[in-house]
Amino acid sequence: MEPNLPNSLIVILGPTGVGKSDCAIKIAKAFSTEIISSDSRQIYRHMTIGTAAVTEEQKQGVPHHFIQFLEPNEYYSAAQFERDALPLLERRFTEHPIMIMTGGSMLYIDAVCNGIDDMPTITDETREMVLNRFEKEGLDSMVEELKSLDPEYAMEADLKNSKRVLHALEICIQTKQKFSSFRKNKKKKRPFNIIKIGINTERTVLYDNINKRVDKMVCNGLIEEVKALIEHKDFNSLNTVGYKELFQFFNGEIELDQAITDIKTHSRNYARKQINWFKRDKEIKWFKPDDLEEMMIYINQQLSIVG
RNA sequence: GGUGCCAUAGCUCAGUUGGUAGAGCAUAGGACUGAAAAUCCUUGUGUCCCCGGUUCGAAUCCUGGUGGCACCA
Repeated sequence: MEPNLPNSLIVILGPTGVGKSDCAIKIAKAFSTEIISSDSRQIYRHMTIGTAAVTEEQKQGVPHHFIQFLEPNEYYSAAQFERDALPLLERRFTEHPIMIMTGGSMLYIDAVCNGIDDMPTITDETREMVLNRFEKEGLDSMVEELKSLDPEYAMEADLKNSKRVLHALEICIQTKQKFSSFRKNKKKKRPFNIIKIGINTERTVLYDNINKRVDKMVCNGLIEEVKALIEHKDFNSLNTVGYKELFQFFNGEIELDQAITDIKTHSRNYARKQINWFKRDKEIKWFKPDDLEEMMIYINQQLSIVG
């Protein structure tokens, strides 16, 4: 091996239910290395079944990072993931020049590969204040305020999306600076090489897998898992497919059958959204879930290019 | 067997006093920089169950039929 071989991060991405985890584990074993999860819901404890978190048996001894390390009531974000994942990668690279990252959270992957602009963290006070005003005064009033505080951002923002408007407003109010002044819109350079492997299959097959996986989750005790989390149902962590529908059932809003059907539908919606998002990224090389050999050939090829 | 109600988009249903239809969800696409499994946007020609009648004109009124639901026998 060259002494100056650059470190490499192999990113294994794709829609939910396509078989990313198994691929990642096989590839990790082939390189005797470790896996970083880029999944915004598997970071939480007590959400094992519904998020299809990897089991100890599946892991086959491969160390996994960022899985089930927070309680459902703890705040987390893609930016936080960037701040946590990069130092961890640097530390692990000293032992493993090749690391694997896998998970379907598009923005989390983006945060590690391209970075998120540096911005102050919103305090609980600001967040609460803005949210209260939003609930009392409505979105239009918030939009008007954003237009006066940061006209540049208001020009390009999706003003019907309350999450965007509110966050920009939070930044403006808390920092007394324009939200747009923090937006650099620049990819950050990473001190390691990135190889993106996309995994996908025919949509009918994928959808069928997803439907079956939901049935399996129910057999494995999903309903009990969700019931135990009911006190946390208003936290963002549980605004999640597989949980929100069953909360509706426990709340008497829908029948159990309907909840399960909805979980399948919403999981398919999520998969479609992921596919459409990843489609834009031309750096991704796509494979079928079973094409492990071809993946390895491609990876080794990429590694030798940078080496 | 009798009476009543219903029959409209893949699904659930709106359609006011008759002027050839529309919402939600689904589907498909798009957006996305500190909540991202989130959030937002776009996307609906369907023998308005069938036959006939009234009318300039019927999803809408009338006769009959078919299917479903409810109640009474």
